[in-house]
Amino acid sequence: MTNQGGRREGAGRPKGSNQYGEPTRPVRLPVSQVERVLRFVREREHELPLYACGVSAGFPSPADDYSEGTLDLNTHLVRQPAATFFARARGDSMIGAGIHDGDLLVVDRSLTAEDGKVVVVSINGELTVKRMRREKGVTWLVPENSDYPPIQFQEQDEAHLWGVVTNVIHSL
Amino acid sequence: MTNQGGRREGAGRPKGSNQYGEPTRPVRLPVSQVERVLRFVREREHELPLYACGVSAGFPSPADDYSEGTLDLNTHLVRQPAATFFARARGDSMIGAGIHDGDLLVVDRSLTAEDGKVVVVSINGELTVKRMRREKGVTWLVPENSDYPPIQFQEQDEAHLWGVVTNVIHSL
DNA sequence: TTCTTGAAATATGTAACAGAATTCAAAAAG
DNA sequence: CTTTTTGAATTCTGTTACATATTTCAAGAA
Repeated sequence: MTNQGGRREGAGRPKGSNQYGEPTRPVRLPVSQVERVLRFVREREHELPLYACGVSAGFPSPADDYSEGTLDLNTHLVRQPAATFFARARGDSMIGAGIHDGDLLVVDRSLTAEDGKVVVVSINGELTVKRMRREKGVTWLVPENSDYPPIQFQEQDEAHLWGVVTNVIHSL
Repeated sequence: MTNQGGRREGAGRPKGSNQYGEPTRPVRLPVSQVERVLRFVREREHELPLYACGVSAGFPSPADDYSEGTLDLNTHLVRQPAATFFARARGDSMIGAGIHDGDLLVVDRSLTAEDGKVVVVSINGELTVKRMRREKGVTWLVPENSDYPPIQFQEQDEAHLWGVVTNVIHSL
């Protein structure tokens, strides 16, 4: 009866047919994080669909394919985690650059502050946001609001460059 | 000589003194993700410091305490992962709401589109962004740019509400 | 031809283990 | 008496090992 045994090519569950399509190994994690990590790795909960506006691409549906693929905010906005921080903007001195009161700024300290970049500087212990202009060897911090005057910038004890603003996050 | 044996209260490594301060357990993960996940749970690489601009709070330093704590972009911007998607804005019809050409929009489908909310709608297979106005039982989609006219909105085959814009992400 | 069944092979969650790390107190040294 | 060294106790930690589940192929039954 039992003539079904013996070594047979291709029998059994295929190698590499696990849910990840690659080898796995056990890693010890804190119990409170296990569920979150598994969602992170298995369902890629943080990668959300990205659509394009103003482009006629059939009738898009979140359940269907994503016209522009998926996006992870942290990966997309934070290129250098160790050198990145956030700053909460105050006032309307940079309204011309699209920075409103209360906006969240993504600041990268590893970028070089070239002419024309929007930078975060500390002056007298306060963080402030301005556009940097280099002109004839002089560095200016220029607000994008005609109500405010440009100020000259010299790296010293009371004035220090913190980083370059890469993104502005505005809540509606 | 060896009179140091036997059960002794308090001897040995203290219970709960592991790096997480809570019990751990082994979890099987794909090898390519192990390193990333360990950085995620151990160093909380995704939680970055948040500072306040325009507030004199001493001399802030990324190495010191963070005046405003830390922030995780995904957690902060995406409240309902299953109901959230991103949309790439095109054109300048919503410039008045701070939405520029190329901006990334965070859209929540679980929010109700009340009067005054900025919404994403599909019209003739195209996704578009407008401010919703309800007036005497009529729903209008109003651009925030006087060069464009408001259009009347009726939920039907060719016009469908996709969600409410919660955040605008602008690159500099 | 189609359905059922048995064995094979891998996936998967977790117990278990070996070595490292840490703590207390006895014993030794100064 | 004070300080340093040493040994055992206890837990942490990364990984191995294993029991069970799952999936596949093909023989046998219908």
